[in-house]
Formats: sequence, C-alpha cells, structure tokens
Amino acid sequence: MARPREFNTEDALTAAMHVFWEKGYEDASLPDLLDGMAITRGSLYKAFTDKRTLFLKVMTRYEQQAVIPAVGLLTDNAIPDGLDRIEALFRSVVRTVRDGDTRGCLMCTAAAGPASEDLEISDIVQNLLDQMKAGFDAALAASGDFASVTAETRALLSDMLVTHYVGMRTLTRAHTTADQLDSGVTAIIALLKARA
Amino acid sequence: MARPREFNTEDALTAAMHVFWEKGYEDASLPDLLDGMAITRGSLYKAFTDKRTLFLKVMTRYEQQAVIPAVGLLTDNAIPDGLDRIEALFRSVVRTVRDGDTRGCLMCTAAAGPASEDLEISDIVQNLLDQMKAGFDAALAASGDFASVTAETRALLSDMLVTHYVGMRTLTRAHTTADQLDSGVTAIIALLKARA
DNA sequence: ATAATTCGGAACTGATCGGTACCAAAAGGA
DNA sequence: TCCTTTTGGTACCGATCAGTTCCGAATTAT
Repeated sequence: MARPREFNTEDALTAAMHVFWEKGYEDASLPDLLDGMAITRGSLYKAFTDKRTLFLKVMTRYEQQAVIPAVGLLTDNAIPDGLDRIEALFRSVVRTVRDGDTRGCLMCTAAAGPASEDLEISDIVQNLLDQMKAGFDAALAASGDFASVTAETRALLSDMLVTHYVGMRTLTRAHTTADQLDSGVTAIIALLKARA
Repeated sequence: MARPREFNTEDALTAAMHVFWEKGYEDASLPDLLDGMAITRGSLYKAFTDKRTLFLKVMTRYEQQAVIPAVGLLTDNAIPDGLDRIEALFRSVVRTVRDGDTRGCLMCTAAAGPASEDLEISDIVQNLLDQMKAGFDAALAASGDFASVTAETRALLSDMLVTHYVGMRTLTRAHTTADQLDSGVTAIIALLKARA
C-alpha cells in the first residue's frame, strides 16, 4: 500500500514510558518524549494521537512491565511463604534505589501530580493500586503466619502494605536514602512476623 | 518615609501556602498565586523576589502550620501513651480526607514532583521528614509497649511510620477513599500494639 | 515506470509560562 | 506645600508549551 513506519511502535511506547517514568506526566515535554523515543513530532501524533493518549497507552505498558511482575512475585509459589514474597518485593524496591534509580513509581508520581485530576488517569492508577492490593492479599493468604486470619483482617493489612509501597516510591523521588527505606522494610516485616 | 504596603505579608504568605498546597509547586501559576493572595504581580515580586523564593518561604510557613503541630501531637504528654498519639495523628489525617480535603501534604507533593530536583527544596523536605521521624521516635519512646526496645529498633519503626505517613498523603491525592486509608491505619496500629 | 499512499521533518499557531519595565497614585518627611 | 520613596497595576518580554499544517521523500502496488 504505502510507505511503512520506520520505527517500532512497541519500542517507542517503551521509550515513552521511561521518559514519563522519570519526569512525570506534565513535566515530560514533547521534545523530551521525541528525543527519548527517537521519532519526530509528526510521527508521534500520527501513531499516538496526542500526549494524553500516549500516556494512557504508556500506563497499560507500565502495568505489563512493572505491576504484573510485582503481583507475579507476590503470588509466586516458588517462594513458599507469602511473607517472604512481600519482603522480596520491598527489598527489590530498595535495591533499585541503591542501584541509582530514583524514579520511583510511574503511577505514584502520576497520583501525586496534577494528572490525578484527570478522571481516566486516576481511575487507571486506582486500578493498578488495586492489583497491588490483591497481590499483597494473596501473599498474606499464602503465609503460614496469616493463614488463620479473617479475610477482613487481611484486607486491612493489604491496605497498609499498599500505603507502605506508595510511601517508599514517593520517598524515593525525594532522595531519601536506600538505607532509610530499608529500615522501614525491616520494621514492617519484623512486625508482621512477630504478630503470628 | 514612603507609602506603606497595603497587604499583610503574613496573610499573603499563608494564602500562597494554600495555593501551593493544592496545586503543587510547578502547577501553581503566577495568576493562580496572585488570585489566591489577592495582590498583583508587581507586589509579589517586590515582596517575595520570585516564585521559587516565595515557595521556600511558604515551606517554612508550612513547617510552622503543619509539621510542628504534628510533631507536637506526637510529643504531647496529654496523651499518656505514645502509640495513642501516633494513632491520633494518623486518624486526624484520615478525618481530613473524609472532610473533603484531598490536598495531601505540601512537602510530599513537592517530593514527588520536579521540584524534588531542586537541591534546596529537597533539603527542606528531608528536614521536615526528619522532624516527623523524630516525632514518631519520641512517641514510641513514650509508649509502654516500646519502652524497653533499643534505640535502633525505634529508629527502624520511625522510618516505617514516616513511610506510612507519606504513603497516606500521596494516596490522598490519588483519590483513594478515606475508608482505605483508615484500614491501613487500623492495621499498622494493631500490629504495633500486638507486638508488645 | 508510474500512480497512490503514508511517511518523516520542519515551520508555524495560539496560549501560557515566569519575569521585567514602566508609570501613575499614594503616603510620609521636611 | 513639595519632594522623595514605594506602592499597586499594567503592558510587555522571550521562552516554551501542546498541537496543527504542509510538503518533499520514500515505498509499495499496479
């Protein structure tokens, strides 16, 4: 039919995700995105409609690349005790920071900024957070220490763990040290283990 | 000598604080600030140098108006047990959300946004977070349940509580319901009490 | 080869940003 | 009363924003 696209749409979307991840929705300018994606203005608008639509697509990409793996870790039977899965997730977040990645979490940054007033965006954020909560819930259910606990209690604890997760990710952007984040993880895991 | 200022500097600073609190540093435009402060461009630059300087002054105002009272609550001997003080602080945050205030925390929003890359701003944020941490630490020390605990353990728990606080404030902006935040509070307080 | 089609690239639009220059009005000191 | 000083207000500045338009170049189908 006609001239084929010179760039790979999926790769460009991934590149856009990293730009949004680092800068946040509003602070990522078109030049930032075009530079990161290595395409031009015309190509971006042809392929992704506009900046907001691009961001919506990027969020589903983030879901696949970050949220689903995290939930996967929380539900991974290779780690028999669910509490160990939770600790593994939190420690991996700390490790990310220690390796120099201070970007935090794309959805948490979007949640804090003006983008949170966009209903469609905030709905997606809520959905991703709900997935995280379900993951924590599943992990708790798979923990010997919490097997006998009621579903309501597990729900309370899941909300607490989501809050802790978001707090870590937000503090990451504030240049809080990995050591401080690690301390918080140590404390919350110890509390959960002591509870049994 | 000459014509006196027609507006009250302190009131204007407080008004600016509320604008920044709601919109965040970058998303609060000059027109937003001028409107909220009820002064004109010329007056603002005469009195506060520029937007960034205004924000720095606003942060010390926020410290006086929000952080110090919060730390005050955590160290208030009128509530004999420190754990009850921590719960009171967290519940008051939930109540704020339930009353319709979804602005969260000025320093947490600044921490998540691009302002976090401004070293002077992020240093102030860190300082305020450290004050919160010290408050939590003091509250734990004043709790019968944790009186016998080592200072190191208390430090770990304080980091955890700061993280939880920041998480709550961030989730607030993401339109998380007051009920969900309350669940997290119930869980973390229960865990702390059960530990004893 | 040629026609059809869609690409990449750049120039451009209107709006908004933070910040500055300038001015008339107002108030105090002499 | 007159002069000095600082105010509040407005017009303006260059830069940047997201988004549009247009055109030559490239590629496929015929």
